[in-house]
Order: sequence, then C-alpha cells, then structure tokens
Amino acid sequence: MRERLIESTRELLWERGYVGTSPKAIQQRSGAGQGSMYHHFRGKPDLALAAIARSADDMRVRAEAELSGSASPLQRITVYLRRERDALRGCPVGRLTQDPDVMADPELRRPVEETFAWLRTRLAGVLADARSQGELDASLDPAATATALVAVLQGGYVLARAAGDAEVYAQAVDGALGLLAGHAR
Amino acid sequence: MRERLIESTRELLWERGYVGTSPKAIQQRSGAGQGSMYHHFRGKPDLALAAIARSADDMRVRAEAELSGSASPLQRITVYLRRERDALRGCPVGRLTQDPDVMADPELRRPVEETFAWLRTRLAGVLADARSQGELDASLDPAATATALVAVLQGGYVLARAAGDAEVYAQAVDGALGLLAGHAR
DNA sequence: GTCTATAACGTGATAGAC
DNA sequence: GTCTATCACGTTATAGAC
Repeated sequence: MRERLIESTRELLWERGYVGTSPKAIQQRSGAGQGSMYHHFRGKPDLALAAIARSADDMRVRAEAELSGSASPLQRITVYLRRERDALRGCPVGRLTQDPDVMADPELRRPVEETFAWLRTRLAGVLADARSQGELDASLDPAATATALVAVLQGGYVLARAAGDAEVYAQAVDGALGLLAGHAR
Repeated sequence: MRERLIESTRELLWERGYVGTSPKAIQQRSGAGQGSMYHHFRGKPDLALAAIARSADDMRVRAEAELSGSASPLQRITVYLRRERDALRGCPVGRLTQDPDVMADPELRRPVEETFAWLRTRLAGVLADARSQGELDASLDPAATATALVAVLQGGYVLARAAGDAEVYAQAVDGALGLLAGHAR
C-alpha cells in the first residue's frame, strides 16, 4: 500500500501540482483509506517528499544513462535532447518550481534544486569534453550552453502545453540542435 | 475597486497560480469585501479571465515594442532576450500552463495559447528578416529557432527558481546568445 | 494495517440589508 | 456598490475501534 500511495501521489503531483493535490484525491487514486495513508505517512508533506524524491531520482538516473554512454559527447547530448518525452504532461520535477508551497518548504525543495544543479553540471561536463575533443567550437561556454539547453527542454514543455501540441516541444529541441550544429567541427 | 481586484488577482495568479489562489485571498489583498467582489465579477473564473487577459496583453505589448524597433533584426532580438526580468518571480503567462484548472477551461486557456503563438511567430519573423538581410546564417530555421529562444526564456525561469538564483536565468540567456552568435555573419 | 467517526478550518458562492 | 450572514462542501487532519 505504501508503494501505491507514493505512485499515486507522484502522478497527482505531476498532473495537478502540490497545491492542487488533496489527501482525499491521493486516497481515491491509490484505493487507500484515510487511516492507511496516515499510518504510512505523517501527512501530505511527508508523502509528497517521498514522491518528489522518487521523481527526482528517476530523472537523474535516466539522464545519467544517456549522458554517460560510449558515443561521442555531442552524440550523447543529441540522444539526451531527442529522447522521447511526454511533452504535454511536462516535467515532473520542473513543474514543482511553480508550486509556492513546495518552494517554501526547504525539505520539499531540496530534491528539485539538487536535480537541476546536477543536470546542468553534468551536461556542462559533456559539453566540455566535446570541446576538448575538438568536436565543438572552443568559443562556446560549457556552463552557459548547458543551462540554455536544459532551459530549452523545460521551456519546451511550457510552449507545448500552451499550444496544446507536443510537436512544439520537438520544434524547440530542433531549434536548439540547429543552433548547436553551427558550432560543431 | 474593480481595478484593484484585477491587479490583486494578477499578483496572486503570478505568485500562487489559479488553484492556489482563493477568492478570500483576493479580497484580503485588494481590500474588497465578498459582496464587492461578487458585484464586479461573476466568480473566480470571471475575475481570473480579466487578470489573465491583462497579463497576456502586457507581455505582448512589451515584446512588440522591443521586436519592432529600428535597430537591426539581430540587435532587436538581443534586446528582447536581455531585457531585465524578475527571474525568480517567473513569467505571469507561462506559469499558467502548469495550472490544470486554467488549461481545462477554454476561456482561461485562450489568452495563454494565443500569446505564445503570437510571440513565436513574431520572433520567427524577425529571425527571417535577419537571415534575408544577411545578418544570420541561411541554414537556421526561423520557426524552430524562435521556438527554442522563447523556450530558453521560459525554461530559464524554471531553472532560476529551482536554484533560487536569478543569475541562472541570465546564464541561460547568455548560453542562447552564445549559440546564436555562431550563426551571425 | 486499515477502518470509521469526528472536527476545525478553508473554499466558493448566494441572499439580502444598508 | 459594499456589507454581513449563511451555506454546502472540501481539506487536512486526529482518535480510537477492528
């Protein structure tokens, strides 16, 4: 049951955010009763922390798998950017940055902060490798470029949702890769 | 009073989103009572529509002023991207894409959809001008590049909020301009 | 571990007095 | 136009039985 509660919370946090997710909705989706939920977790924040931590871990594990492959640095970045994502659903971690109650709670906020800090640093490292291997223009700043690329993904979700069209997300990625191509050697 | 209600709703929508904003909070911030609010507006959705429409108009008017200047196309794009923004506060229109109740209501959603559709198209037009004037590489696709640039701004907000540091937003913009620079003639 | 009962408080709105 | 009273319902728990 504990597992079902975490998974249901994860889905609801993804769909509706923290503010928009009630304990009642979690209980209904998971099939757990009030007593069961409050037996396994101290309350909504405690359960949300477990769900957020898991989403953050997932995101990191996936990215690491793609960014640490055996292909060339630039190829790994392309694979990472082009990975199929559910664009209209958005990013389960990124969406939490818009949640005032999550950002106000240091415990809930930490996984969000750490995940993006790690991702930007990790991507900057791969870009630095691409540069040192002569695959990429030396004039490109790895840290700023990495931040811009992660921003394209996060912003791509925003634009795809605004348009109600997943293709807009793909277009943002295409645009980023087009810009990056001009710096490839 | 009508004016104060709209402005207070705009602020709260920006800070807490639609789901996280209650009529009571709006009344307290605006100094209006229940009766006053329900006299001027039919309810929360009606008031939110007025607030959202105004934020969308603002965003469009500002962007148009920068993108239609007399400087060269690439310079205008740089001015637009570098305009000072309250990065930790985020985009008042973009944040609404994460709000399930806004996206589920066609009336509330329309201004969001139209604003970003207009912005992407407008920016693509300026990029096309830059290209036809020989200021920018002919290989760059204007539409995809425009979508990527708008995504960098929207994603920049996400990353800045995640890091709790407005500088991260500036870094995303720097990264985008660095990528664009490689295609300048 | 899970259930039901209970409760204090907030939400979103209506009604009618002033 | 604005105010207070009222209301049905939802939220976020706690308590204790099973």
